This record gives sequence, structure tokens and C-alpha cells, in this order.
Amino acid sequence: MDDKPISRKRDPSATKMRILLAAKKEFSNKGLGGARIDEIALKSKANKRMIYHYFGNKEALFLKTLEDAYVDIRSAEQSLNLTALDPEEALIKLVKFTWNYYLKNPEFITLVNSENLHKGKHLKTSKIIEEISNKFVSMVGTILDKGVESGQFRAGIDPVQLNITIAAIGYYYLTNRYTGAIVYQRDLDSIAAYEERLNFNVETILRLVKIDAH
Amino acid sequence: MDDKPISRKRDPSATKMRILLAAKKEFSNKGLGGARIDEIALKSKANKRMIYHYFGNKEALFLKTLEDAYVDIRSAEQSLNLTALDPEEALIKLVKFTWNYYLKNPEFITLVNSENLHKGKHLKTSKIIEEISNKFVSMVGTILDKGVESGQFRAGIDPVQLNITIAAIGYYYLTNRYTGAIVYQRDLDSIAAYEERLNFNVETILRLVKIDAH
DNA sequence: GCTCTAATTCACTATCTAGTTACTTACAAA
DNA sequence: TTTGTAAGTAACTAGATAGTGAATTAGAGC
Repeated sequence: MDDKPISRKRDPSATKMRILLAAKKEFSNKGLGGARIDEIALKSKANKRMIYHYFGNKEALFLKTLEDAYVDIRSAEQSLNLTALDPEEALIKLVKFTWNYYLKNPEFITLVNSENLHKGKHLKTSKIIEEISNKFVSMVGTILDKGVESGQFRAGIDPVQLNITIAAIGYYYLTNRYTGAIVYQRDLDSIAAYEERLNFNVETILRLVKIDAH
Repeated sequence: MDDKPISRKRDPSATKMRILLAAKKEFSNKGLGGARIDEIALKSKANKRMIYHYFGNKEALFLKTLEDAYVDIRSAEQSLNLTALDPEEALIKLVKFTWNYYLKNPEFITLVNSENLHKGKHLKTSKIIEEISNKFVSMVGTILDKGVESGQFRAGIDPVQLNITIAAIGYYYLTNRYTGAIVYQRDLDSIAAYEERLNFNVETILRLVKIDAH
């Protein structure tokens, strides 16, 4: 999948994209410390010098890769248009989306893990993350407010804690499924196991927010 | 903290322990790929040759470090004696213990993350993990059964999914608190924030397992 | 066609890094 | 006191590794 024929002609934006794609794979597979610039050059079929030309150095390339990953997930979330839905439907859709996004874009998880290993030092210097995060954070707040108003959800739930929890129950399962399979002596990595976990997660979130049945 | 005077006399077990302590710090701070054997030798004040003498190679040292981390957390869990308690109390205690253990032993999280980046290839070869995991996995099952019997908990909850969820809501928050602080534009790393999150987590788990109020 | 800028290449370096060879030395058992 | 074994040291290697210097070349604007 990495050896599509590269035209010898000049194409700076294509070269940049090939570098970023290879960087995403390399950084997410091996972490910042384990990733190799030579490997990124090889896989992207770009000369190593181009990486330094376009991105400066290894850590700047890592930051760009990480920023792109955040931009991707946030814009996918925005296009769900959750605030237009019934609050319970919206929350279910968000839990399912989050799960499926992590599942289909495993680089997101490992890139974020790598950045947290470095205590956020790269992302801290990013200018675009704040912008794209604002809408995302207020989204769950809006859903919660609507649900409280309609009598479906209980009041007083912190939207940030809820957001973190929705991410947590999917993210943790997927990132730790390899050691998890050993510890729990169970296959956590099959279609059936995924489905089971997603159902459990939906239930966890609904029980957390819904007014107690009576 | 690394420069306590080392006696020149021979003391193989002390040398091994110094190496393991330094390895835990180095691997957990930089991941397997970013960790440096020379750094471990320096910090442990052991000759690099001794590392190879006692542990074979870098990856074997990493596995030993990881195994020790699992042994530590599992034995701490066992000494909680949860199955003797009231089921609801037991679950609350487990949620709190898990949170506090992660908080006080941050190396556990980063070591496990590092191993999952490598898809569990080292832990897979471990012989002791299965043994120590068995008791742990059955513990939550026993608590759940007792709770169902006493009418406190609803039936049909999968103890493995519950276990994963208890770990997830603490682990994710702590491992991702650096990027989380940037995304949510909130300090997630203060005593007050910790307290708030732990309370939220206890509520999440209780709402998940308890019979609906009426 | 000319020219200037930016894309691209190649060869190079200084340093690092996991792992090793070959040695010395402390000390427990005899 | 002797001796065998394991603890510990120092100096080294082969290959990586992030980053650079300096040149070459495609092609857009003139």
C-alpha cells in the first residue's frame, strides 16, 4: 500500500501529503521515540531532506501529524449535527460515533497516547487546537441542557466529565485490548467482542444521564 | 533521588533492584522505543554490562519491568479483601482504590500503554501474568453475584465489561489529562479536579450496576 | 527563450545506541 | 589458604540516527 508509482514531476503538495501519511503511520505505530525519520522518508518515497524542508524537524512533524488527527476527528464530530437530534438519540449517536472512529482510526489513539507520554508538550504550543475544541466541548453541554429541559436527563451533570467518560469507555478498551486479552483471557478483538462492548458502553452512558425510572 | 551512595561491595540482589527501579522510571517516562539502556545503567549506578548479565536484553528487561508492575497492582488489589464486604461498599472501594493506585503509580499506566503500542507482544510471552490475573478477574464476579443475590444489583452484568469500565474511567482521565487540559481548557491535574473526577466515577459505576430506584 | 524560485537529490557528519569481548576482583566453599 | 564462580569494569564495535551543506533541476512568470 506504500508503493504507488510516484511521478518524477514536481508536486509539492502531493509530497507533503505523502510525508504526512507516512509520518502518521510511523508515529502511531512506534511512538515519537520509536519512530524513525529515515523510515518516514522511505515509506513516503520522499527524500529525507524534504521532510526537514517542509516540517523543520522530527518534533514539529509529530505536532503537525497530531494536529491533523485532532482536526479530522473534530470535523467528523461536527458533521454529525447532534444538537439537532433528540437528546437521548444524540448521546447514543455520539457514543457509537466515538467508538467507531477510534476503531477505524487507530492512529488517533496511539498518537494521543504518545503525546500524553510527553505530557502534552507539543500540543501545548499548537494554535489551532483551542479553536477546534470549543465547538466540541459545548456540543455535549447543549445536548445535556436539552435533555434536562425535556425531562429525559437529570440535572447537574458536568458536560466535561461526561465527555471524558464517553471517550474513556471506548478509548481504554481499544487501546488496551492487547494486554486486556491476556489479563482477562478473552478475545477482545473480534467483531462480536466489539459489538458487545459498544452495547455495554451505550448502556453505561444512558444509565449515567437518564432520570431514574420509577 | 538517584544518588544514594552505592557500596562498592558485591550485592547482586541490590544491583538487580537498582536496575529494575531505574528501568521502571526510564521505560515509563520514555516508552520502550525512547528508553535508553545507557541511561538505565547511569541512573542505577550499575555497569551496563550488568543489565545484560541479569536481564539479557532491552526487551527482556522491559518485560520484567512490566511483569513487576502487574504483580504490584494485583497484590495490592488482593489485600483489599473486597469479597468480604457489602457488595456496594466493595465496588466503591474498588473504584477508589483503582483511581488512587493509578494516581500514585503513574508508571503502571505508561508501561501498559507502551506494551499495548507493541500489541502485547512481550506480555504474551509472560508466564506469571495468567496466574495473578485469575483471582482478580473472579473478584468482581463474586461481588456482582453477591449484589444480585441481596437485591442491590441488577442481574446479567458481565464482570469483565464492568472491570474494564472501572479501569477505563480512571485510567483514561489520568493518562490523557495533559491533552485533556488543552482540549477542555480546564485544569484536570489539581487535587480538586481529582476529587471531582473520582466522585463522578463512583456515581458512574453505581448507576451502572444498581437496581433502578423507585 | 530567460530567469528566478522552490523542489529535489546526494553525500556527509557527529553523535548515539544496543549489545559484546575480554578482563579484573570479591568472596563463599573447600 | 586456595580456588572456582559469579560480580563487576572498561573499552570497544557495527550500525543507526537526526540533522545539514551544497549542488542540481523543474517549471511558473516574464
